[in-house]
Amino acid sequence: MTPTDEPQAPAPASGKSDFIRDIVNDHLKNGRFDRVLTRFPPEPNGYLHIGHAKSICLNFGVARDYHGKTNLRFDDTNPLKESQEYIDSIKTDIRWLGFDWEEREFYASDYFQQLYDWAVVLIKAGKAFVDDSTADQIREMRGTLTEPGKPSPWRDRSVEENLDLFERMKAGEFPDGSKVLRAKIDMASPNINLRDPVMVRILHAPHPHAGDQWCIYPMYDWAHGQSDSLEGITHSICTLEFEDHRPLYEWYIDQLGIHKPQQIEFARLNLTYTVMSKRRLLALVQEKLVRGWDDPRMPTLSGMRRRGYTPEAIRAFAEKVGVAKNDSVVDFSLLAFCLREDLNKRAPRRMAVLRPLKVTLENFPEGQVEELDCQNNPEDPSAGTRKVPFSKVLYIEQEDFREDPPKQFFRLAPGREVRLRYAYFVTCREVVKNAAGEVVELKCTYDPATRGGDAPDGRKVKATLHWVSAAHAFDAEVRLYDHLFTKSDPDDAEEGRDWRSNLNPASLEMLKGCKLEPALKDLRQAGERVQFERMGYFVTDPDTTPGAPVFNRTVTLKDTWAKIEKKAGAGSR
RNA sequence: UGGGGUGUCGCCAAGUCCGGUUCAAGGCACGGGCCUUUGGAGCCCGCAUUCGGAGGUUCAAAUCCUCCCGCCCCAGCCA
Repeated sequence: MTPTDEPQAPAPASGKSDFIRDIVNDHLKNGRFDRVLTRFPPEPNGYLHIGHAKSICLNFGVARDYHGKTNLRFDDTNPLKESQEYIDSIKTDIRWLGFDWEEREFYASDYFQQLYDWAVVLIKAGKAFVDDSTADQIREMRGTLTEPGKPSPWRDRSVEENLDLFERMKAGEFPDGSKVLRAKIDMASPNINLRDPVMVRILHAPHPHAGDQWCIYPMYDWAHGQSDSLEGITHSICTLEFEDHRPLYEWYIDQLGIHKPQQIEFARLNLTYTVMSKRRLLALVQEKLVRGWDDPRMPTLSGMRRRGYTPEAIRAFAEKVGVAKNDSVVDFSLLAFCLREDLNKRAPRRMAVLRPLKVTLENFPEGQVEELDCQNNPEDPSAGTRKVPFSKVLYIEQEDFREDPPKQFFRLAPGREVRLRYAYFVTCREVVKNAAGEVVELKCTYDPATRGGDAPDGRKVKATLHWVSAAHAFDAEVRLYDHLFTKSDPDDAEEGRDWRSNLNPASLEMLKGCKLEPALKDLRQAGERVQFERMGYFVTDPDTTPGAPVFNRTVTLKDTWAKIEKKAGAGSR
């Protein structure tokens, strides 16, 4: 090709740029590859979490940018830890996130025969051998980080013997752990992965996808690269800890002389106030520290879905986080921002009083009901309006009243006038308390001239409260969530204690008897997301039954008042 | 005291390969203001004389060289 024919480095369709896309650009420009095929290779040994979402967005995103495709491949090489439940959940989660692998659903276990045949090729080439050593012996002979290893006494078996033994391993003649197939590379390599790595081990265990077909299973390194190669993957994107494995990944492929993808490593996602390792997520579930993989406090995609997170918000988050090789911990507030940004534009507004405080309008006619027009979404006029009933007895939020209001508290207080959203100005005339001295009711008056919320005399009010008509509201359970951990770094525990000691006892608060406006009835089962005005974004929980609606708070609204209050509290202490 | 990575604002992150009008982007957070029938949303302003540190090369360095320091990963028949 002449210089003038040289293809332009195809800029990513998205216009995005990061070190991975830079590499892809180079490959396309220098001819190493003429297309892009990536893959997302989960091991079905747990549920997907937000960290996987970053990888999914990256793999599918890069492919999409270059008009390529992405395969879904289950890296199912360890039947002891894997299950169909996980396979199913992973597929559900990827689809929910908004990505489509079309017909390209693969399983490393479908390549086991090919892997077996290739192992035979390596044995014949004198590059692999059957080792009778125990796991302990292999570990001892591997050496340490600073000392080289020693060759196994079985390293120089004849090709014939290796072939025979390997075949019998496959045939099930030997018990678990009695033999392994190892690559013959270099016991003195400074890269421990190259010290005659185990390729295949004996595991008499049924496999969720392959069934009872096999009793020998390939190790990650022996399976992954070859699987990539078989599928014609061009860019095999993985996390940083596999950087040391790249030489081995390439060694196997070079020995076999097959298609060689480019492995590229990036830094995995970490988020403040949560844990992300599968081991810990499993522990949370198994030790019943949460209610399951889909507990709304979990960073799993199923948990976030139940919590009301949107795929759009998660994808936006993945994009804003970026891709690089620095170990990093992303601030949870960025995720919250992405959620609010998305939900603000599309969530219809409704009124719901979570902790009700009774308000009686003394001068409002007994038995009268007014239907007031309320906007469904101030951000989106096309969302229209709805009628909300208003009457003599109402509920407002307990926290919207203070008998002795601090300076910056603008809400209701004795003698103070505020606006009830879309309704009237009301003034607090009398505070009713119970025997315990708790405020149980407010006697107020309303100004009939302020219907809709505007005072004809131009009178201003400093606060607008949400409310609900007592006679028309219906009850619901509302679940409020906070971070699962009290520390931004759950590992920051006291001496002798682990991350579990940082679990947040207040991460779940269940409120019963919350009062919701009638229009919310339509959303009881729909799973639709709404904003309860001033309280946050909510979604119905699957625990909802026809007679007992349950809502989850997805995320709060930005709360300037809470910030002021917190600052004042901190200052006075 | 082996090998592989990585250090740019509180948190992410461009820029580093090809040193100089992109040369310290952008986002989150934070602070201030405007506006507001959600203390929501929106809008405006502010927020790194400095790029882990020290030397050096150069007319010019976050970008090149040297040395030093920190952090992460690797000694599973896990992935």
